[in-house]
Amino acid sequence: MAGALSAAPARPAVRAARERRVEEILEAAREVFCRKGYEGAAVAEIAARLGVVEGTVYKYFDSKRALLLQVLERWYEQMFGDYSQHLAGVRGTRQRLRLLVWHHLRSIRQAPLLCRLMFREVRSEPDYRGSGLHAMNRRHTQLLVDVLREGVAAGEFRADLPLPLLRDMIYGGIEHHAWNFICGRGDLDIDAIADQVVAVVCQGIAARPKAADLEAQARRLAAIADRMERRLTAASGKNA
Amino acid sequence: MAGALSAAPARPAVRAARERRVEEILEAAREVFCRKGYEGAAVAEIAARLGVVEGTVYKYFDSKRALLLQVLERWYEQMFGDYSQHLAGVRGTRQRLRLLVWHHLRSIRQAPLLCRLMFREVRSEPDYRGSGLHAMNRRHTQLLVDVLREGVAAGEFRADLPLPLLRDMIYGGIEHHAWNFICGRGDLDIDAIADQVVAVVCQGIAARPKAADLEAQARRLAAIADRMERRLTAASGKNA
Amino acid sequence: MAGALSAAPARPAVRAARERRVEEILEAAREVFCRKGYEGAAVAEIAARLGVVEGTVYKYFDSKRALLLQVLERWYEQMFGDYSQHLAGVRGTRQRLRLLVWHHLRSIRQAPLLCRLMFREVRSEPDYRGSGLHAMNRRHTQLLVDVLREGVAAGEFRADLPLPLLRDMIYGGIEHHAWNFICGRGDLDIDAIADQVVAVVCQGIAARPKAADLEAQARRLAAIADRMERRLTAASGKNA
Amino acid sequence: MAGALSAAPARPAVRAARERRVEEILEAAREVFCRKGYEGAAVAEIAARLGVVEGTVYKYFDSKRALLLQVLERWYEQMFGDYSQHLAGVRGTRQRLRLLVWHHLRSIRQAPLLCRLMFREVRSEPDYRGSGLHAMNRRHTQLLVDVLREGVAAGEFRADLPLPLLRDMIYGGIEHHAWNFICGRGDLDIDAIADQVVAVVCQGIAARPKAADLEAQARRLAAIADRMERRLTAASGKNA
DNA sequence: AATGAATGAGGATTCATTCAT
DNA sequence: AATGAATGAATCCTCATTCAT
Repeated sequence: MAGALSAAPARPAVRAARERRVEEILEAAREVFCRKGYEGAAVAEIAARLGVVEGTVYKYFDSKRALLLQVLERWYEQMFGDYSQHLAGVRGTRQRLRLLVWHHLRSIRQAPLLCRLMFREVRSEPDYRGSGLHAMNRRHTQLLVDVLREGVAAGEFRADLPLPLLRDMIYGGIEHHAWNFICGRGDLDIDAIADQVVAVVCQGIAARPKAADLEAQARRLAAIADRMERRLTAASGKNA
Repeated sequence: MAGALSAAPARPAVRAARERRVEEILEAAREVFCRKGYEGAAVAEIAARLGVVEGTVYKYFDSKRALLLQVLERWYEQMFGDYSQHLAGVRGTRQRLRLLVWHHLRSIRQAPLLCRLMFREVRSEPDYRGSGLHAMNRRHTQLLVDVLREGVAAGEFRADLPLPLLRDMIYGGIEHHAWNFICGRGDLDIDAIADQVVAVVCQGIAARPKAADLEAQARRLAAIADRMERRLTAASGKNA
Repeated sequence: MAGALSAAPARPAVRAARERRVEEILEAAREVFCRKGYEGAAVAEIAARLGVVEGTVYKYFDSKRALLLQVLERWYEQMFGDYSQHLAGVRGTRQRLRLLVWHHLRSIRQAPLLCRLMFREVRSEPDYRGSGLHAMNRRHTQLLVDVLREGVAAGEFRADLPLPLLRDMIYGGIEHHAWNFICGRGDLDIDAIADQVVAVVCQGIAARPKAADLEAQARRLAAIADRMERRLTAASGKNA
Repeated sequence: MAGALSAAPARPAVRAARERRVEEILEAAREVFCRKGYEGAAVAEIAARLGVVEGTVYKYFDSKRALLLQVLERWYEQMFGDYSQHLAGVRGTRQRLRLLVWHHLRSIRQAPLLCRLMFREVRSEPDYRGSGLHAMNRRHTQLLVDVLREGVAAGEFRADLPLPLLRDMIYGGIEHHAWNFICGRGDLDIDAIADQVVAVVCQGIAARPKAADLEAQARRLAAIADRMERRLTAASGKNA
């Protein structure tokens, strides 16, 4: 596995100590990477934050880049656990859709700097393709595609939807919309945005009578027809 | 303004020569930045491409970063001219919307590496906010917002649209969707994608009777009512 | 003696285990040093080859350099045993000379990388002088000097030979000649080279009548003289 | 050409200054490399010796290794000039042979540390093969082979000599013999060694009547024959 | 207008070695 | 007997930038 160096500690105490160190380093790396970006971060600074020397960091991680990828993988793993748990408990396609959108927004609000790292330093690099991070990302975004497919199967969504494009419009739209927040400006009202995203996606933007309106109108017409019919019947009765 | 150094050459010939040099440098910088990214590019390499020394580049540009921003501004200016021309000649809100989407896709297809520079190296840096590039970007994305507003004003779109979110879903969705292409993998069918984006945006994804169907139904009801009315009138006439 | 750390284990089983470990380490070190050179080899890599940690290696050897010297001493010891055995069974100065030359060539063919280590990393360092390795090397090269001296004593070689120079021309010549092979290129025909070396050394390069020719010529002259003498005697007899 | 970075200075003054700098760096590098060896030398130390920073060295040389190779090439070039000049003025194969041997010894005596560098750091590395240094070395050693061939052509040397082996025995023998001196111990009597080398090579080591002795012997026999002949003739005259 | 020399700071990575457990 | 964590020093190379000519 790319990332942490292999270790086969015999005793559990040793293993635990090692894992604790790994955590400490990842924690320090996360902070420094978030604050300075990948290029701007110095391994020495990460090490200094733990009170160790650079060499120590390299005992646990192959390279600075491996460290970055591990930091992001940890984060992704946590997010991912959350997602699956919550999603299982929600019924209704639209509600499930909203949950995914809301969760994504919450991830961004919780760790905007990690998002920035992900977008800037990782996703556009050639080594991203094929990395564990990429696999996790695909599993993650696939959840949305699955929910959309459920909606199609249930007859709630049109059958001819371009699912990958929809996925990209939702996640890409969220990221674009959150960009200022990610870059440290402003706030992020994740509930409102989640509602808006779902509304735009589900209803589109065309101004047309809503189904409810049309039904009301239809009911009115039917009532008129009824009245007419009754009048007609009454008239026929007089004649007879 | 950040960018080219101020110069007030006495003779116009001198001025022309200077501008030619600026163009040459920008051209070389564009190539090197695209190939290596910002951090990976060396000013020396850009200079060498012209057969000049590093110092010469600094006679025309304040810094490496200013050079990058200028490169992207040039590119944006060209794109922008195109946009305005084309947009003026298209009628119909939906057609205008599609034109903007299509143009954005075409920009990406024409210069994916510049797009990558823009996303990676510029948009997430603090100095982007407030730069000329940012202003141009806002003018550019504002076109889409304007078209959407026109649609609202014309009654074609709902009045309660969250316009900034829509803008982000469209541009963010396009970028997400084109990311593989931007990173050098695969192809980009800009016509098909433009159609799909516009369709998703305008109609949403909910499976429901289309407005046309509902209107046809309403017309049928009206016809029934007509017939009844006529029968009623006829019956009244007999009675009289 | 530089090299293995002193240890006085109480029980012989412990001692045996320790010696086994020492052998394992030397074996691993030999491989890594040969493949990477001294500077290029990492103690960690040597340790990893045994599945132990770096610290363990330092339990058995003072330093990386001591390890190198020990590796080469082991190799030398093996070679040396061979030499003495074979040499004892060969008669004739020239044959004994050829044996030493051939043996040296065979050592090179068997372990070119160890030779390279010896030449590159050890022989030119100040700590070589006075090391056990140096002593062994001197004993080894002394064999050749001894054989030459035997030849002188037996009247087969000239008495005024510069023995140390001859020794260096033979060993140095062999090493030079084998250098490409030592560096991994080509092959080494040790029988042919041994023949040529001995021939050059024994006969020199001057084109001159060989001793055999000269003796034949002398015999011819003597025969003539004989015949003349007989004729002279016969003539004298007649006169008497 | 590997080594010094390309430069196309317009003005000769600039060119001269650059070349002076190159010389200074090569000079400093030579000293440090000789004193510390290649691995032991730090580029920073070389730079400090000139009062410049490391970066400056890298403006003139691609890498530390390129610097080493250049140092040795300069040295080789100087030696090479000497060789050709001197050799042209010497007649007689044996004298020419001795000149080459003597020159090689003198090179070693003049710059033993550079020799050590050459042997230790360069000749055994894979990048030596095919380098300019290698080409120069081959031209150099070829001179010896040429002289030997001349001797063969003139009938002074045997026709069946293994020339490459001879070359290696001479140069390799010299190096071996000079090794202590190269490593800083003892002195080097280049005249005596040159004589001995040439003597060993030309005459070999076998104890046999020298050609002169044999000729003297032959002359004695001839004299005896003469006397006999005369006595024979006198006797014949008496008889008549 | 261009040169080209020089700077100076930085930064990732490697490794022999030590020591407490 | 072995571990494994930690050290700390060292080093090559890069580069944006400046400035005198």
